[in-house]
Amino acid sequence: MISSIAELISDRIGTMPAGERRAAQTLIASYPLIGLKTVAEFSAAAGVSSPTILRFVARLGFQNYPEFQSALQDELAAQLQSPASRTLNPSSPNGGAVSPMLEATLDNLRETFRHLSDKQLADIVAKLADRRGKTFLIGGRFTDPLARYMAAHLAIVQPNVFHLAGQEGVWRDRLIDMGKRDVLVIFDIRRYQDSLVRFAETAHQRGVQIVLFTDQWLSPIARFARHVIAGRTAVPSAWDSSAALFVVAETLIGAVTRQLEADGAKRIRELESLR
Amino acid sequence: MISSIAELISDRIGTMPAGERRAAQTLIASYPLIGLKTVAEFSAAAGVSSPTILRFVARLGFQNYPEFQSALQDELAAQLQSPASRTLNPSSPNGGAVSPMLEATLDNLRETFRHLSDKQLADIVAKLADRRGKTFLIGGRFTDPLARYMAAHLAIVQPNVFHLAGQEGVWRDRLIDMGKRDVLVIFDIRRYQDSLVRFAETAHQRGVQIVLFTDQWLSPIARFARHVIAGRTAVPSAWDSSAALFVVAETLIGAVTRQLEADGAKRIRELESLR
DNA sequence: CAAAATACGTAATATACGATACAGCGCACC
DNA sequence: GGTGCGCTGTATCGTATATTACGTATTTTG
Repeated sequence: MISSIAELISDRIGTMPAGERRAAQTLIASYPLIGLKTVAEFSAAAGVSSPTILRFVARLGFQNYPEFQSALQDELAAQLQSPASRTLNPSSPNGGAVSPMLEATLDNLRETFRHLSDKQLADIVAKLADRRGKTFLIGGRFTDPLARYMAAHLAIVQPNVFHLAGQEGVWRDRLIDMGKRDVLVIFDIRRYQDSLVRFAETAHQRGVQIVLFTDQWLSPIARFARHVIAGRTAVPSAWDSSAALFVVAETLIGAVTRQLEADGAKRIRELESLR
Repeated sequence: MISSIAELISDRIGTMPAGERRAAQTLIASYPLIGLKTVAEFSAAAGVSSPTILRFVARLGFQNYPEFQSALQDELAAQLQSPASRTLNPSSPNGGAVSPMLEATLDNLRETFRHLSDKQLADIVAKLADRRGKTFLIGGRFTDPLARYMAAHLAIVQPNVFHLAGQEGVWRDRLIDMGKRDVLVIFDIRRYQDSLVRFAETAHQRGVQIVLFTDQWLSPIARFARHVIAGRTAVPSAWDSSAALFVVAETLIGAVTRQLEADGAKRIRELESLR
């Protein structure tokens, strides 16, 4: 059963030629607004010609463009009248593989943040935004990208941010640069990596403050960590999910940026002009 | 301060003549839909003539009817893109900086998946799980970690998965290895990177199938992409959020793994024993 | 590798839409 | 009760828009 035009499109998008597929993608991307504009605007946004747009709506089963627009408007009307129905697609074939994964992730996010106090985050933000010390980030086999992601952002709003990558020997040597005023952000979820644990322990002995992103079973590094963020990772998949940790990371990035706004804005402008 | 057109109307409705007032009331009653239809339909619904409608929009300060419609559409766009703003009431439960970010992300996830059909994902999964071709992954300045994350997982369940990193020249040279049976997964959100666009174009010309992860405004690469995943990125932060794309990536990883279960499980066991 | 079929864009055409001029009507004020 | 002003609708015009026909490019198939 196909009720919305969006479903109709995703149902047939596979059978469409390239141009019409681009039209479909453009419409879905900012659904349904572009479809309410004129054919010319729609075609320009999709980067195709007007006739392609018209062939696209014809393929969806509409006699002409106005009829297509009316259908979109009717759909919009129904949505606006009952905002609740917006939240969940009423007649979506959610038996598929999509929904369970999404639902589990949403739950994980809510749970993770429920156990996270504003104060705890504020403390971490204060530490990360403290420009007197350096910030190092490192991750495990699957979480290293999270460390990279966070480093890429933090490095823009403040100096002295370093992502530790490559061979173990390489970043072990960086320990020499770390001291009491520095922060080490570690991502470590199951299965916990010995090399990371050893690294964390040594850093801890040198007085480095450790911020640990881990799962709900807590990496052994928690022992040495000043701050521990425990994210939920369970999803219906062969793999654990790092989404909750990712979102916490983004939240911290945003908060640190706001904290450093005055200086940070200047840095960002400078960097922009360098490009 | 008047922000929405609805406010503007209720502000001036007192000073309007009878006919225009009927127009105003009709519009408010089923806001803003009737305003997106034609002047003729609007006038019929309000029970007045077309010129009255035009005088009505002129009184609101618009130069012409299309301009009025554009304003309505922009307003609608803002609403649809960040449903959070609707929920945003002054007496929010958590006053801290945590909640807005989480709420926005949850909305982004729901919105992103709402525009994703099982079928579309299934197509991508089938392509990624097709062992006859190679899989390349690459990302932009901030999204490269997402490419890494996905590559790290996919590389375990199947051979011939390559993350393209480092200098532009390095991965440009890898184009020589890419052909019709191969898949190129690209992550590209604003601000879109020219180097990536050029790379995608060349790969496309070589017949490589492109799977694009982008934001709702669609990277120019969408032009060359076989499959486009448009994630919502708006959050109350100085940065855009990649969380939605991250979760889609995790979903795909899980699905591909399940698809390759038979072979994949064997590979995973082998790899485990290698450690 | 050749040939046919399909898809796409350019340009011309028809249509429908918004805009405007003008006349009739009602209402208030004198 | 008459006169003037303002509001509204009818009819017409010009224009922007959707539509269609056709030639070219691209892909698919034998």
